[in-house]
Amino acid sequence: MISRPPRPRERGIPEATVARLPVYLRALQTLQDRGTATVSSEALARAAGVNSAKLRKDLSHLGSYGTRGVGYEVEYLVYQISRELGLTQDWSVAIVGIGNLGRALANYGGFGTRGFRIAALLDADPGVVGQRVASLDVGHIDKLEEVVRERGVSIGVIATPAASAQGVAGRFVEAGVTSILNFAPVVLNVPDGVDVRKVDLSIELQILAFHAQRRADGDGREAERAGLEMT
Amino acid sequence: MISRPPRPRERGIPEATVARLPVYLRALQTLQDRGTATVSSEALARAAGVNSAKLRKDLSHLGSYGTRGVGYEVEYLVYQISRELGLTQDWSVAIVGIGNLGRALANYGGFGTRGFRIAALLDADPGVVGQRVASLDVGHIDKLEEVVRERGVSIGVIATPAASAQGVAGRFVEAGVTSILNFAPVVLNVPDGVDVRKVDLSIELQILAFHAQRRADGDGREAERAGLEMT
DNA sequence: CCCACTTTGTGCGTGCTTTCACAAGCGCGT
DNA sequence: ACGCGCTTGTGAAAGCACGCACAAAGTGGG
Repeated sequence: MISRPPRPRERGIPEATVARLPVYLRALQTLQDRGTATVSSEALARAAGVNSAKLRKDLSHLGSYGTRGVGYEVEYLVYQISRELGLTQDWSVAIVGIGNLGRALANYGGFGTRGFRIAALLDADPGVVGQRVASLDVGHIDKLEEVVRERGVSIGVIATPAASAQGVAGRFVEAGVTSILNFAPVVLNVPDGVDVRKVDLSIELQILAFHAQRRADGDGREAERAGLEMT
Repeated sequence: MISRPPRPRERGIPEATVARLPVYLRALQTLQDRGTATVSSEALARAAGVNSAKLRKDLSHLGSYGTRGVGYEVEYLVYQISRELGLTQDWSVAIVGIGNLGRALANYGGFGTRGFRIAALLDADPGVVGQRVASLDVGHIDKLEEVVRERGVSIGVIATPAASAQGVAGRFVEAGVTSILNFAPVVLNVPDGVDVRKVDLSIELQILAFHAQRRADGDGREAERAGLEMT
């Protein structure tokens, strides 16, 4: 299989690059399923929706894994990116808040494309606790610390209402979880060393609305609506 | 086609700022609910989880809406940001793919905090079409063009499986929708002038995993945490 | 009116990101 | 063996974004 010993473990991959590696990885896996053996930066960039120079620079942060005149070996690159992202080990995920969204997340197959395992589902509502969702029994939120400890949870997902999110985050942190994915529409307050990422549907919509409005203003006559002064 | 070639003095708000305006807006609305009349950049920045200088610079792109020595009038700022984001008008949203995620989105109240109205739910599965979800009847995907036209849909949300997403996106574009929010794990290919934003759960998880791994690698010494042992 | 105090708006230095452009490297055909 | 065509990897430049630090502008007390 693939087992070369080189270790270009350069420290410090730019954050912008890290955010794109999963996109490259997915594009590569699609190519792999199709049986493609090698791919050029140009082709991969197109599949990932980015500029090819950017892709090459991104990959160069991992090491020199391409062959000039040929391109990149798909399988090898999949492995290298997976390793860099930490997907060669398993991560246990706990989801708190089993409402509509929590259920969707629990049932989302691609969730655990590889490397991620849903270890627990928790909720505060007695009517929900005990239900079976996605082959797991929903536990009570009171067991959070216990579950984190016993099942080695390292990533916490918060899908609760906004009002409960900060409390859950605090308990995750207290229990030793240092990676949190937050779907609740609030700004979480956590100590240094804890990594929080947020996914916020209404923020995305509002950004879309901004651009849509700008397009509309530019297209027609903007005189119709509010008077925007130019300085 | 929308091209603004040599506009020397574009009235452009930086993209990074646009992405934060919704966060400020939410923080302001929370303050407003609490009855706060004015707020300093320092206090608002804390509530939004950003640096106060950054917040002031962001707001300065909208105009000089603050009062030195006092701060910002909450209500006025809420209005200004709302206007800038285009929330003073209504946006009709169509959601395609009424699986677990689509249902969650449809039922997500905060979705339409203000300015957004879910105009239609569509699916391809005959077993789902006709169901009543969030006070709406799920329609068949075949009616997409008709629905977009008749209900003035301007934002399309794609919550289908990956394989169907590109097709749905194409139909949205063909029907005249130029703002798309994509939850499917694929890179959408759309013509210039169409704005696509993506929300991708597994990408977020992978980014978290990357940082978690790096922390684990680097720490080496601090095995204080429960359950995180190394050799 | 004047002064002490508060808070905004922004010039500026710094560091990160993107993009261009091209030399260096590799495979293949001759 | 050699040169040609293709593709990577990367300097260098341009563009953004961030945050400090401070002048400008406003408030309130005496």
